[in-house]
Amino acid sequence: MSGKLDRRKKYTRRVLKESLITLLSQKPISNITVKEVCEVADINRSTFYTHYSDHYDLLSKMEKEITEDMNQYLYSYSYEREEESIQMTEKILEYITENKLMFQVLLNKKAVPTFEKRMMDLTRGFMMTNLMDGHVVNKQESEYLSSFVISGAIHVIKDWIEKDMDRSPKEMAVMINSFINYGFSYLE
Amino acid sequence: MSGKLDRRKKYTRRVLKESLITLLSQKPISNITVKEVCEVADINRSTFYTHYSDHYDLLSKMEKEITEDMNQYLYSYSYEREEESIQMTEKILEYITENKLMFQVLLNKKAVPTFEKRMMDLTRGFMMTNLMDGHVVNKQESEYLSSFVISGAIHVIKDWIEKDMDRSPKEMAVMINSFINYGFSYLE
DNA sequence: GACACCGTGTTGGATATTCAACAAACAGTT
DNA sequence: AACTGTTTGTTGAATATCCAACACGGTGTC
Repeated sequence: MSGKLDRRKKYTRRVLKESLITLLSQKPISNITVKEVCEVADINRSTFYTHYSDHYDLLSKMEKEITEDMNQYLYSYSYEREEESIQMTEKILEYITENKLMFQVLLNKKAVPTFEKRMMDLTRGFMMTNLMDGHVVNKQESEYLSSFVISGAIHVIKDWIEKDMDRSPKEMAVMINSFINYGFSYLE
Repeated sequence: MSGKLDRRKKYTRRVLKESLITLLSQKPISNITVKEVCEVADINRSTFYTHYSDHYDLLSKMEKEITEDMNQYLYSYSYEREEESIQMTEKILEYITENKLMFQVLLNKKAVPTFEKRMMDLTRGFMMTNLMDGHVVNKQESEYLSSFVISGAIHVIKDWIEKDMDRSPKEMAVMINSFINYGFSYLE
């Protein structure tokens, strides 16, 4: 995938993303200009246009990349054993830690209304194909249950971010996993 | 001075400096390679050589720049009024705050033996031309006194850095200035 | 309406960086 | 001594970015 990028491209894209996130933490995207993004990033404006058509494009490409990364984590572990499923959750929480401000901003509904939904859909897809294939009783009911469980998990994560990540990813992973398992035990 | 630098030059020089400082905090310069500096900085090695001849050159240019900055601060204030001399000290301490790791590393004698001496000489020169012109009694004696005072001040700053800058630059500025004034009151 | 101001895309030429490759010097191993 | 692996400077051609300039559309002000 995505043939190796020149160091320069990697750098400019990285700082442009960081810049947009910083600005998004201060004001809505409609009040942000391309010029501003470039100034904060210290990147020439003409360079911006060789990568993105405008700042909305930049944002949507960021969202896409994140969902790709998340998918990566979700499907690189087997959800069979308790062991591995906790490791997976931990990996994801570490990823969030490394991109704290980004998730803080993107998970804020007012800022980027689409992002939380995206995360929900993503996770639900995974849940449906993995967790349920064993003990599916009622298809409809289990879809609602997964909504319930996932939105709960996401909000626990949001709280955790707001509390400045007071617990380690490992601790949180164990906790969240047991919440999720308990939630699905409803079906039995 | 120094015609405006292209963004790209500014960036590469900045990250190369940061990289060297990081490595110097881990090992002596003799164990550091140019290759390593470039890897940490994520800069192509051939680019390194267009700016510096080797990592020793990079280090000495860093030292030179710092002393230039310090001189800037020293001579942009009038040392007449107590008021301004405290402001000056504060500016310098803020500069140190912004470059914490750098000073931490460079003021460590084992790492860069020349740097502390440089700072001493620099400050002594300033002291001799400004502080003393009023009440000079004994030229020789006052030179020794300034050594005494300056080295004291520098070590207070080193302590402050090691204590993770527990007090504000403002507080420290007031304290250090009163130490210095008391020291020079010896001459009266 | 005329005006000044500001962000937008886009362009062309100048410049800096990248990348891959090379020969040479060096250190450690067998 | 031959062998292996690593760092060093240096090169040339490809590429990305910079910068300054432009015409354009929008917005607010007199």
